[in-house]
Amino acid sequence: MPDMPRSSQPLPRAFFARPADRIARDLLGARLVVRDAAGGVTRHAIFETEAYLGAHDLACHGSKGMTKRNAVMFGPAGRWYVYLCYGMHWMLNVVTGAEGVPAAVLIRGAGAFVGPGRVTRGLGIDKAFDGQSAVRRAGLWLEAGEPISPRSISRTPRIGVGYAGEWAAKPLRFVFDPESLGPLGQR
DNA sequence: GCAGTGATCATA
DNA sequence: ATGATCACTGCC
Repeated sequence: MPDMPRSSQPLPRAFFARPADRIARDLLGARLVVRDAAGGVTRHAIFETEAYLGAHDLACHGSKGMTKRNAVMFGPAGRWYVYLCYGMHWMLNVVTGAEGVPAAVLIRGAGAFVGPGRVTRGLGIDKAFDGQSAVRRAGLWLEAGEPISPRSISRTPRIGVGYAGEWAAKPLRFVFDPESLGPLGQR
């Protein structure tokens, strides 16, 4: 990975051109930055993520091949992949890895927002962000945060992917425990 | 514990 | 055209 940029700069595209599990871990403590309609900017520390590794990962949307919904995942790293789940909840992901490989990291918790649907509802994120760049200071981007201790990171299986066979059990959910949310960081 | 919710996708 | 599915949430 290249040197971390100044924290007021977006994380660069090279940050995202790496394996999704590594990025999911590295995004803990990073900031999700939102610019609202009036031009005001707010920053939200990321504390929960999940990695979706590619076509071989049966929990990953990309494992079923490219569709209209998931096409962004197959594109270059550093773009947002946003989709609707259960008819009401927008899920916010950032595309990772090499172009052509459908991998991404789901942002499940940031700032005051616990849970992926609450992050998007709280920040007003919807389909309009799907396919947009996550590495420019436009409407929504990511910045480095304070370094965090590896000891404050827990890993668990991903939530809600029980259909994915052996992939359901892999520890690809990452939780930052500031102190004592519990060893597994259960929500 | 489970209903709500509606776009998306496979099947036809 | 139709039916199943779904990386969730909120209230019972």
